[in-house]
Amino acid sequence: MAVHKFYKPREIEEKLTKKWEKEKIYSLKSDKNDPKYYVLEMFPYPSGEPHMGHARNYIIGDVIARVLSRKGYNILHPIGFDSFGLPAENAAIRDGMHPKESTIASIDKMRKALKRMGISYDFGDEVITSNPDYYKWTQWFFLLFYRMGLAEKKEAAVNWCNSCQTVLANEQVISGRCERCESPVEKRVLSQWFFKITDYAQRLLDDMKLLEKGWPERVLTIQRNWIGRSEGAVVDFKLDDSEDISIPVFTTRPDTLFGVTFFILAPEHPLIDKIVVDEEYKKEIGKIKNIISGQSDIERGSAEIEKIGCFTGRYVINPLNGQKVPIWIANYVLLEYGTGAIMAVPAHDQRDFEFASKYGIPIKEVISPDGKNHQKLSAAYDGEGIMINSGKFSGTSSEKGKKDVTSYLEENNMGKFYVNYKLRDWLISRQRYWGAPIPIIYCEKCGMVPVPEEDLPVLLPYDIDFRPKGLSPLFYCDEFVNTACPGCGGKAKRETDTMDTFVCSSWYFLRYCSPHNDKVAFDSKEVDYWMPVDQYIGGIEHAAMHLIYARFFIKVLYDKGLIKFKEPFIKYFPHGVVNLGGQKMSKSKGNIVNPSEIYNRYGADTLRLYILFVGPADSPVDWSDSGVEGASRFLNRVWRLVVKNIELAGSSKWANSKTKVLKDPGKDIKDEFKNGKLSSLERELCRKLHQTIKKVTEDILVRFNFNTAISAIMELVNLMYKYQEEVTASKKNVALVKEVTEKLLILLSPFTLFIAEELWLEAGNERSIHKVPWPDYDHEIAREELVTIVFQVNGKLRDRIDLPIGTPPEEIERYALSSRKVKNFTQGKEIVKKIVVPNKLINIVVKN
RNA sequence: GCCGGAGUGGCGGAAUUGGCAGACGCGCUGGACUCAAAAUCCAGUGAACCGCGAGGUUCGUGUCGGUUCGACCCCGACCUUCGGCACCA
Repeated sequence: MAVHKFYKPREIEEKLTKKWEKEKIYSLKSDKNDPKYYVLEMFPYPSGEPHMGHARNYIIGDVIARVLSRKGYNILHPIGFDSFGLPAENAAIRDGMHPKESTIASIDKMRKALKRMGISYDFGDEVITSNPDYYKWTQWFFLLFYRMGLAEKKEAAVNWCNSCQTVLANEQVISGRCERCESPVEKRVLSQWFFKITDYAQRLLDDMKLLEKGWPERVLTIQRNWIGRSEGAVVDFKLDDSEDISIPVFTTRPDTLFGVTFFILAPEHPLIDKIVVDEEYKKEIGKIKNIISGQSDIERGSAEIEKIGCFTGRYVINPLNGQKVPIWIANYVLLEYGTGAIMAVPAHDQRDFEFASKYGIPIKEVISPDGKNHQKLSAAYDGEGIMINSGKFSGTSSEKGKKDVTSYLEENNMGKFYVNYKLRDWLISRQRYWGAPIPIIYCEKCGMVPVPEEDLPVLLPYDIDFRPKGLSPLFYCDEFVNTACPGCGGKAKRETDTMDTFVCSSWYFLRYCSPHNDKVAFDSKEVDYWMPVDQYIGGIEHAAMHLIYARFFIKVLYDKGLIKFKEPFIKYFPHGVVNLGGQKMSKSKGNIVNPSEIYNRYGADTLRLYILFVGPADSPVDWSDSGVEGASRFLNRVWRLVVKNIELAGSSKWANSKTKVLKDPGKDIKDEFKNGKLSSLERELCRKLHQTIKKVTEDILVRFNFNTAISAIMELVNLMYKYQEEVTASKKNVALVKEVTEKLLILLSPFTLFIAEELWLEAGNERSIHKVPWPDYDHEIAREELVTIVFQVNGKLRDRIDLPIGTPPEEIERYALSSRKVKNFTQGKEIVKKIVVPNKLINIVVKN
């Protein structure tokens, strides 16, 4: 049987896809006695066809999973769908297709595409978050959190997206805009469900040391910034003319307490109404509040907005020196941060300085860089220095002063050391239909009652009017809302908000360990075996969303004793985005290349090869059509080379070849190499093969540099071509050709699945190439025997020579000094020094 | 403003521990094959200068300094750019 002369990717890929499906070759699970490895890519929202970013994500994971599997690991490499969420619901409003139907259709499309790209998933173990057998357990987790006191309903100023008609968590607000639709977010005071992630702020921070090795620094930095820890003190300021009211403030600079000349409440602060008595002031405050409430969060958050405010007519007492301090309100003080009130120190805080200058409030210097008083400050000094005008603390360094003042406050019950976090509690309720219902019932008699576990899941009703009205669509669904109280059996109503989809995605990786178990959310035995995830892969845009929530979830479960590990993802790799023309691919811009266009035209192998070769996996890449052509060209080149090599053996089957070696060509070639029986080009080829195995293995598993792994394979192919061109057929070492060709196919196989398999089978192998163990390399063969020694004079390259490895320094020196080119630069000059780095270079230092 | 990345040919990018800058690919140029073209194969390809030529010299990794026998790599200052946080007290 003759091998096909031409590479026909679509033909072989379609054929093999069917074959693999029949042989169930997609799963990489082996045996529980093997070491386990859990490779996980962030699961997608099923939007129909996967986009190029998805493809990049899954291809990277696939290569790692496949190589490790071939190295003897038992691999969990699952896929699922994060299928609750707004797009399906918005589509339903737009064109009437029920989210359930459109979701199923999208999942089908997506699954088909993933199979077409050859990703090695256990497709039978999919997790679909919008299925009741999944969201039942999402609700179960809610109840767990509720019982642990970590889920609470509270009134708070929350982010409202008017376009999505729902509230959003802080993490979903990106510079004042909705993460999903980019419309401006407003503040509304509403009663909402929160998970108390703030209880875990410090733990989320501390446990990052467990991630330092496996997570990129920039991701940890994003999380650190987001958690926003700052140390300082809470200081209580008593309200003047009042016995019992005192207002705490948070400050990072207790050492500046003597410099307080005014005091500010956030305009929304609830105390304002209580303490302002004078009608004059009430009117003025009303005016200011009006102006401020007219400013959007984006405006108010922007750097250069003018500071405005007014005096309230009331005073507080500075606890340190007993001075009366006027209370103002001002737009630059935020209710959400700290206590919603600040002590203003205009001499040492630029914002306070600007405000004080505008309204003629005194500025009192209490920290001096040189210990002296300065007449007029032109700006706030916020650096360290020496405390002045600070009573008994004067003369102390500001650094020590922070501690001393705090201790003094603590001793006198006026305040305490305090750590403040920017992190807010996680708002999880949403006023939308397509999510997991929150399992809570409101009884007229018993009040708030959790749904008993045995009644889960609280099913989403199917027939519903999706049009958003500011309340959940479920609110208008009587048969859903009206229920009986689980406690007293009396009339009761269900909670109608659904959960943020980030709740669903905070535990899906646990579900993958036992996806079909209907008794528990996850089987502990399986989770103990598989978790934590060894390698997590996905977009960095989730650094301060999904990746924080999932870490929080795991810590809660750890505290509850349900799991034995503190972090869900040991290693995390953020892949870069795929751009086109320097811009993010997006439907609205119309600059989209879909993976399907590429695999339909060039084949999945070309897509896979190109997307890995185009650049380092963690940096953004720009799509290039000529780059795709190049990848395709390379595969054609491989095809022709291998077909020729197979034919060389006199038959399309290696096994029938007339070579002198039949059983273990790898070993025989090694012997020939070591016994010096190969020609120099053959030695080079053999060495190149072993070097390539080494490089490809390390690049994939250690460095995550798929682009350089592929370029190494290209170099091997180039050398194989050289051998093919330069040596006449009768003189070729067929055993060597066979050995190098087969290893080449194995090295290619995790990248370009189909072509590797097709040629492998054509060469007469019975077993799939994807079940063949990953090759080892021989150190002795991989090692170069000659190295280029560089001759430098004063650090400049002047000559080079190839010498055997391990040539002693004196000999290198002799060669260097006898080099004509070196002599040109040393003649007539005094040689001061000679530095020899064995196997690398010699540097001769001369004086002019 | 604070924190964290990044900056290398015409382009995407290599250089793994301070030791040959530009691997590999794209593009381009030339050659082979062809009636011709495509495809393919081979060779060349950082810049400037010198030489008829073989060859040679100088410059060159954002900028300016420093450390070192030697710096894309380490240190200092700055510029540009991307990302995170941001009237955060």
